[in-house]
Amino acid sequence: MNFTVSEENYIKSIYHLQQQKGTVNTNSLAAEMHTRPASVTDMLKKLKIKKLLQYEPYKGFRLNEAGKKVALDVVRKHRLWEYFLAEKLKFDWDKVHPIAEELEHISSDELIQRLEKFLGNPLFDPHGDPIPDRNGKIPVINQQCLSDLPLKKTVIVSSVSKQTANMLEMLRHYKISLGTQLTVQKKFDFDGSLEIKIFKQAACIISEQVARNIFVHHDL
Amino acid sequence: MNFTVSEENYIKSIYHLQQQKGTVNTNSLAAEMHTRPASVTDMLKKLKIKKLLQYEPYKGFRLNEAGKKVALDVVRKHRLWEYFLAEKLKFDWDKVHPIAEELEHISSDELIQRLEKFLGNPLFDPHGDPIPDRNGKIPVINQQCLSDLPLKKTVIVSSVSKQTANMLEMLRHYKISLGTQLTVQKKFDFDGSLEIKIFKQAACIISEQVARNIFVHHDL
DNA sequence: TTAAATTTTTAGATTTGTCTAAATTTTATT
DNA sequence: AATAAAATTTAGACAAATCTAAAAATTTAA
Repeated sequence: MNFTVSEENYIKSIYHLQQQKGTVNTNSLAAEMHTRPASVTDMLKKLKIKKLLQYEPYKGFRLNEAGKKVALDVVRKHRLWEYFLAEKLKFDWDKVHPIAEELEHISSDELIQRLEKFLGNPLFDPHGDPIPDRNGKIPVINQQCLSDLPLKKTVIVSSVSKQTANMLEMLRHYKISLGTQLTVQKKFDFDGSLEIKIFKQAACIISEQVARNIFVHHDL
Repeated sequence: MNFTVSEENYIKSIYHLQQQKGTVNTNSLAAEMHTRPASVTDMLKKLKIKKLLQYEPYKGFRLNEAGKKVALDVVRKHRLWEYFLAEKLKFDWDKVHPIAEELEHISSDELIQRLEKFLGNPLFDPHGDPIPDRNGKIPVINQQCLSDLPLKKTVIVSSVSKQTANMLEMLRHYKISLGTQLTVQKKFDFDGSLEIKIFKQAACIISEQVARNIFVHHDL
């Protein structure tokens, strides 16, 4: 079945809220999408008719399996395009999102398959988020938050959750990017800040707030 | 100024008809766009308000300079994406058009500039059509139709006008593609067919009908 | 030059996605 | 439990893009 750009955007947002918050309600979806609750209600009726979600008036809603499949397909396209923009066209991390928001609605399946192959079948996008495969399967990675990490373990930065321009500026300053190897050397209990040693760089200190948004994994 | 997908499609079609036929009228534009004359009239009013064309009811119409600029920008995007699809993603010539029809409406200017650079600033798309530059300037090439070519001149295939699946199949069979070097060795007056010698291949004969759709240039 | 044919436009309807304002339902509070 | 607050839905409107059917203008041709 085919979906409009608007339908795809609603499905994607419902999916993301469902993942983060567990439940989705009309107001939070309206806020997420910068639209009005009444518009959400209208769209929910359409998506119910298309059998993509469970929805009873006044009772909340949730994507069913068919809806999740559609969402994962859009997420897959979004993240592959982000990878393309960052890796091939050399866009900065924080510039790729709005462009991928448009590209994710291009409909050709063959395009996406060829793009994936051209990019070398990447498993994670430039923000470290996993790219679902053709069947909607999401690669898993043993991630741990940098702020919870025991001392002296060498790890690799795998994703960053708050991707604001400010955060990016900070990371650029510290020369931290995805794939960066580092070790936590000391934790200051006073404010939770960490002394870290980045591979081939001098030791430095980062705040707990920054550390809480950096995720790492252990595998080489 | 920003334009809707529909506006861009109308502008592009008007531009192409204007190039081919000189004048544009409501019925031919409706035919070209697989829509109804009444819909064309409606859109013309909108485009006139946006000052993109001259239009007086019952008097025909024509893009002005602002309209041509918009058209060339869409054409530029279309052809750059076609080049990307063929060169990077290895799509066949005859598959790239419908996908580029969608991609051409992605709005980011920076995307197109980076894409152009990534592709190596190509001047012609996979069909041999010229790619306008950022300012709307179109590269020129001294093209000649293969059917008009004098004997014994070595030339290079630069474009193919009829890009149907059948024509493509034929060209693949003859191993002719853009950039192919060849010489016309003999012309048969009976049916206008040509004996051609393709670089590194045995001589072969092509019909006048095929020859009329192949264009060549002389420069190395 | 008048009638017929063609082209083009208008009038009015439809679909999609959105909105505001009001009504309804659910949840929380006293 | 009654009422206030919050969340959600309905009712009705609007803009964009399209359509059909009918009217109007232009062109062609007898």
